[in-house]
Amino acid sequence: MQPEDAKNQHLTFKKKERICSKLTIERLLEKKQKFFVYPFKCYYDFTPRTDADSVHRILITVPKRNFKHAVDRNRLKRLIREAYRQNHRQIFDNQIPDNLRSDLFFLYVGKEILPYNLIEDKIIEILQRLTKVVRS
RNA sequence: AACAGCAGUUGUUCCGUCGCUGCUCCGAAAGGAGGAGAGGAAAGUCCGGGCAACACAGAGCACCGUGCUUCCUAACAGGAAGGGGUCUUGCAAAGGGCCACGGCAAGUGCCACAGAAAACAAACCGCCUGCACGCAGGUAAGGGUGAAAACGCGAGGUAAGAGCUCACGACGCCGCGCAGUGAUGCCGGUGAUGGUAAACCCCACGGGUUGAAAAACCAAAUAAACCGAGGCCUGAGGGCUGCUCGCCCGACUCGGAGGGUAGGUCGAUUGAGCCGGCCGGCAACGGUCGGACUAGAUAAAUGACGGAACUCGACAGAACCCGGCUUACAGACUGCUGUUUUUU
RNA sequence: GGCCCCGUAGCUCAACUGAAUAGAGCAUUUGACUACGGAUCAAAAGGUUACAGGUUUGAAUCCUGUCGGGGUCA
Repeated sequence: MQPEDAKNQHLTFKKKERICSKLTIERLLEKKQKFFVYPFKCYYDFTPRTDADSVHRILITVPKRNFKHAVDRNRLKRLIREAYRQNHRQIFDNQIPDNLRSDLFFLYVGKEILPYNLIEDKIIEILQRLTKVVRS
């Protein structure tokens, strides 16, 4: 399932790579597997791969409490998503065993909008930390 | 030309690479190609509709909303024109701003403190008359209190006074009066007198309730209930009986249907819409002809990187759809009005 | 997306059928008591009643509009 040929080197981010089901979200939060990398709080859950189509999925949330304007929340979600899209295949997907599938939940707990390069650094840090969790 | 006010328009642009959501085409699929992709406020949710489900003979009550007139409109608490009031500029003429602008003469309530008294009534200092030295009667001019004191002001009148009478003025109602569609203005008659209805309330008009998390369609899994068949070779068990047969019920097995959860589809994007011309209208707006073709997501699509330009980019992100209102907003442009200065 | 409620001293609340000094407890400051501190007693300070308009003689209270906070409906 991991991209091997040149054609699949496109760094896509499709609908099926997002968590859309409320049940999945509740299960993820009930497990309470989480850690902080400021300005993020990250929940994670690894499950065995059941069929070949299933992929790693993520969910991005920016609370309305900290960012009142929808414009600011959209901006942050787009930046986070772009950072994940650019990096997850290189440093995350290739390091995960083929029989595991992940659900990730990024919660932005910062109070102000950070520039893209900082957000990208933090996302990379989170993904690297997750690979260590899987191996241990 | 500058400044101020009001009204209106606009509110970064271009190229490349990667990526996101629909649509069309190609492809067995993976995927590829083409083209589309937030606003004037998308916001607040303050009003009005469309649409949908439920309810509903008719009428009334309660509750809520609206409240000068005429018109516009699908409708409105919106808009246009007008009337009235109020503030302001001005010598005036005139202009500008603002106004929740039906009714306290239908009833009830309230009006702190002060004051004699806050409206039923009554009289502190006064004024006048009588008795005779503090009491009785009359009075509401004047004083004082208060936000507000029995309509204002002048004359008559009187012991002193009083809308008690009269003129003028303020106010309500009436007139087939005159002008106007009307509010209203003018004229004439008549009548009452504190304020308060964003106090209860009265009058007129309007409103059924609930909202796309509405509604409609398709429909896994699972539990119990329902229907049909089996329930025997062997065997759950129970009833009709003392026993056997038989019949019935029935655990259980198989199948079905129903409602309907997860999930999916639809609602859902072409519309009381937009642009331009002509006609009607003071205007809001209406009619007609022509043209363009537009976001439709569903945990929810516009981003990242590199480059270029300028005035260096405000407020801010669709979630069923429209019409308004309110609020936020860097800069640029247009029109009108006023003031100042310069030139002709 | 729809609906509902609430903003009063630093904190928790009164006063919400208009009436003039917006009150109470805790906390703060000062003083007394004590060898010192706590507790107690006495006193003081602290408010644009979220903001802006309006009605009224008079508004925390009534009306309208903003801003902020909270709740509820799958």
